[in-house]
Amino acid sequence: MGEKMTKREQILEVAEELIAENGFSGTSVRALAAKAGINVAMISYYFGSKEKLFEALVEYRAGFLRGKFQTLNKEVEDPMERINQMIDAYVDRIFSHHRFHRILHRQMLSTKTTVNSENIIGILLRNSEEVKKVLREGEHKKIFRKVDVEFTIAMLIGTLSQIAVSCMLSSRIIGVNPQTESIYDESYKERTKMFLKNLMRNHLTGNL
Amino acid sequence: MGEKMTKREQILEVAEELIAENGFSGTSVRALAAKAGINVAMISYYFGSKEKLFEALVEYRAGFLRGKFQTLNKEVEDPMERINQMIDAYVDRIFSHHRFHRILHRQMLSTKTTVNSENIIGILLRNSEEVKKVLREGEHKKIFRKVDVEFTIAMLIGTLSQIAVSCMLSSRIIGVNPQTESIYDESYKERTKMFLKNLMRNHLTGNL
DNA sequence: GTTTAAATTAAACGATTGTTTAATATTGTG
DNA sequence: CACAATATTAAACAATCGTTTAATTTAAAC
Repeated sequence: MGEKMTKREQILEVAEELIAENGFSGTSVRALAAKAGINVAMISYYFGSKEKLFEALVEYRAGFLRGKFQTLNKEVEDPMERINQMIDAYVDRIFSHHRFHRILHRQMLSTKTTVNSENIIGILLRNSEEVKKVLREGEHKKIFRKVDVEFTIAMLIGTLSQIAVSCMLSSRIIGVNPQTESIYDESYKERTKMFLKNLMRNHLTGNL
Repeated sequence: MGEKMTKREQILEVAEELIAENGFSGTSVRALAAKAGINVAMISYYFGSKEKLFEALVEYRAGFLRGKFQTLNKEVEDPMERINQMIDAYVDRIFSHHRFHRILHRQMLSTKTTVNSENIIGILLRNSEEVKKVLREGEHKKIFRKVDVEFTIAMLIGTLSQIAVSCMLSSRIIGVNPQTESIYDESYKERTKMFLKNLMRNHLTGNL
């Protein structure tokens, strides 16, 4: 798997892993270089600086969902069905790139505004705009009842973050034994999708 | 306000502020000492080390909600009313100590197990056990429908975290101008309470 | 094979990290 | 005041931080 990666991409993959685990300031370029099997100087050589490596990582993984959401907004007629498919896409993406999303959500817990945080927020804001569209459309068509649109989106993001990203707590709440099973098993993914779909249907329509 | 604080507590308050903003490894003991107006050596003098200062901070703020939740579980008969009062208490606490909760949630995004993370998870797990009780009781009494209890708790924690802790994104989603108003205004607190109560009522009973 | 460019290396840079030391200042007690 | 305990200080500690340098190896082009 991943045979044809450039050295640059290999560094980014290792950076994602380490930063997801220890945070940005908790990850030293030496630890990164050691794990990637390269010389420390290569990081400055390829990216310029540690900061710019981080920016490159965000670029590397960014813009994943927006295209999918836009397509769904154009091609799927029924708002409820559209919501369901957005949930599927969102959950799939987070489960397959949970390390990167851990980095995103950790960054969002910072109050400092950096080049990176502006990029990251921009990405997530554009996604949330697509969700807003379907919520507003469903309400206008009297299919959804009147809900707090902004908080509904925050609820979606927050719930998924809690279940799939902040796994340290949720695995304990759910009762997963990290030795034998993982939060990122297919069964938990499906359970997450079902939970979110039921939740949203009750929240938006009240129909069981 | 807070006139009668010991020097130790003053240091903890400053530590909370800085760690909430820059993270644990992003906060140097020198920056901390400078902001607290003390000598760097005082941190080792009072706490032993930077790590132990962090542990002391967790101790300092811990165990806030559990007592309240236990009282509610004993004294409030109606499960739905109990959920509502738990939401009130939970939202109040997070809004009044959002810096500390930012630290908690950031810590939970780590995959590394430290002395601290075990403490923190223990605190949150005990709280979630109290919520589990009322959910199970309501279901048993046929007042609530059958729901995914663990994911429901994750949803509560995650939503509140997203709205009130991860304010960098949510203020942008909600459209708050940080110059003129704050996420932590009373109006947003009430809006959060109302949203969560409506959400939970629809989720648990389906009654509007 | 020679020349030129790109990739990689070990070593050193100064700055900053958390912590300790030893001297000094402050406070409380008799 | 004198004495002891506590609090506070500036300075130094070794370790690690991100980054740069200058030399060397590898790869590509002709």
